[in-house]
Amino acid sequence: MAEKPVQGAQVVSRVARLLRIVGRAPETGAALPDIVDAAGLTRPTVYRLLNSLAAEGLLDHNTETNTWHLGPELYVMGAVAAGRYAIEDLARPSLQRLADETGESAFLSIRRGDETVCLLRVEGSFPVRSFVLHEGVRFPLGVASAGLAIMAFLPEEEVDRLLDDGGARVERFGPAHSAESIRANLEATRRAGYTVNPGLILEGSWGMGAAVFDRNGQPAWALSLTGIEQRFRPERQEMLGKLLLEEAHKITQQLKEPQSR
Amino acid sequence: MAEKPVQGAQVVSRVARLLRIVGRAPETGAALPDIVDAAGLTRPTVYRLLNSLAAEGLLDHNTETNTWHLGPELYVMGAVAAGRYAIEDLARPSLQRLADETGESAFLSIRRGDETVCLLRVEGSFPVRSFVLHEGVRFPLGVASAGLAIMAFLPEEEVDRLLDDGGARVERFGPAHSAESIRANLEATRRAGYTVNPGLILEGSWGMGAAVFDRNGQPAWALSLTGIEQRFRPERQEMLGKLLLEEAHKITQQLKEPQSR
DNA sequence: GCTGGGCTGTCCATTTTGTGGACAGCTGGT
DNA sequence: ACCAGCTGTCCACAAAATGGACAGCCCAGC
Repeated sequence: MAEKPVQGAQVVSRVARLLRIVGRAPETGAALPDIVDAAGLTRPTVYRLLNSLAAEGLLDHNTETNTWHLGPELYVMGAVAAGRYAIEDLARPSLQRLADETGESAFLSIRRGDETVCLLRVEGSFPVRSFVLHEGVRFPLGVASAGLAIMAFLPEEEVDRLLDDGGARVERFGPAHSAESIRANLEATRRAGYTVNPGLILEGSWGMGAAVFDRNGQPAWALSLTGIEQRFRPERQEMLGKLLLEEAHKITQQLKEPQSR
Repeated sequence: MAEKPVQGAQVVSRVARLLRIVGRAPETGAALPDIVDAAGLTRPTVYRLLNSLAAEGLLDHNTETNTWHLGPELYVMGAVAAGRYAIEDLARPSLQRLADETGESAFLSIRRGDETVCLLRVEGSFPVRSFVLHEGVRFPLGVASAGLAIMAFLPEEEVDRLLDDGGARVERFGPAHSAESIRANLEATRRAGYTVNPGLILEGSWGMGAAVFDRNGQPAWALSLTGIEQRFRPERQEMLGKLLLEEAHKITQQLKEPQSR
């Protein structure tokens, strides 16, 4: 996502970057200084672009709090695009069941290039919850259980490419995300079918994930559960993993059926 | 949507325009020459922008057919934005019921600035169907039953502003869309509660619509039905109108309930 | 089998367009 | 009263987008 793609594209890639940044904070909205930092652009430029995007309805500017949100036009386009990418309807009942039966929070993430994006969340009943993951949050593949679950079923050369990011991942997420650690986790994932993330991103905040496959057999989505360490003891992991695999499989199967568009 | 908004925004507005154009053809995709026409830009410029957008995942380029589609990134962002604009989940059962009970095709449209955009469609069982309206299609307010239904509940001065578009509407959609004709239709809509579009856009292709109101009492969406003239005889209109109003009211009520975000 | 229309993809000189350093002015904390 | 950090805006400058032009492809029609 970093390399310069086409010529004459500078603004487009900047705009896309801004949209992604704003999209990461659907609840609170994103503040200008934060966006400036995250985008690595100068403030006037970001300011101008954000305003232009808002004028087109692609963003929303809350003038009270001075926060920026994804706008109605994106919602509309997303709804139209959903015809081609519909999975949420299939996944929602599964998430609900996962949350109901486990008490943990359940998530659907989708693979987008070299990242995963969280699309849907169903909160569990257990009163201690982690807020590392929520709608719009992006992680590189290999970080967080969803991305690990997906990565485990990618071809070896792609895994190599993804792991070799010149240290950016380790720097951002810590030494537990070294290539070796991740490879070990992928291996364990392939054996069990599901991933366990033992607090790699935030100590005490555990997660488990299972991949969902598209019609071509590619791992394109993942279901995951998050919660505190005490709820992911080995005895319970087996039960949680079984549930995740069940639901993931259910969705994978359903995706094979309807021959629409 | 035409006036230049902010300075330094040219590309942003062009990009937004392109996305909207591509979004109008979710089924077939849009071909480059058509996009060039619709956008009023030169081909190299459109070409470059489309490619840049595709590189960012905002568009999809089908290289077989050389068509352009809304891309996965838009889908993802739309899903995230949906948290703030959720209505589809509420509307889908209503559309289903409308389609089931009437046999016509049922639609949900949303107001977006001075236009309506069709978000959802449920096909009816009746074997003759009109394809004027489908997901992604945009009409100016005042054209098509959804836009009329919404417009009927806007303040007078806004109606004035919308109708006074310097003849563009009449030129594009025909003399049946003169300010006077529309005003008469709005009047009738306010009396009945629902709109009847007696083949104004395409002869023989009728429609009926009813507005759905947001929490502030603004008409922000519309349910509509389309079909052939013979299925919209006066006797049946009453029944169809009643159904539309019922479902529209049901959604309006539901929107008032959940105090989320 | 040739011709022409319409298409995709690309180049590069031109200049329009976006850029960002700098500044004004506001707010809230101390 | 001061400072830190914020929003909003200006404008000289140069980089980046623009679009006219061209090469080459494919298919329909004759």
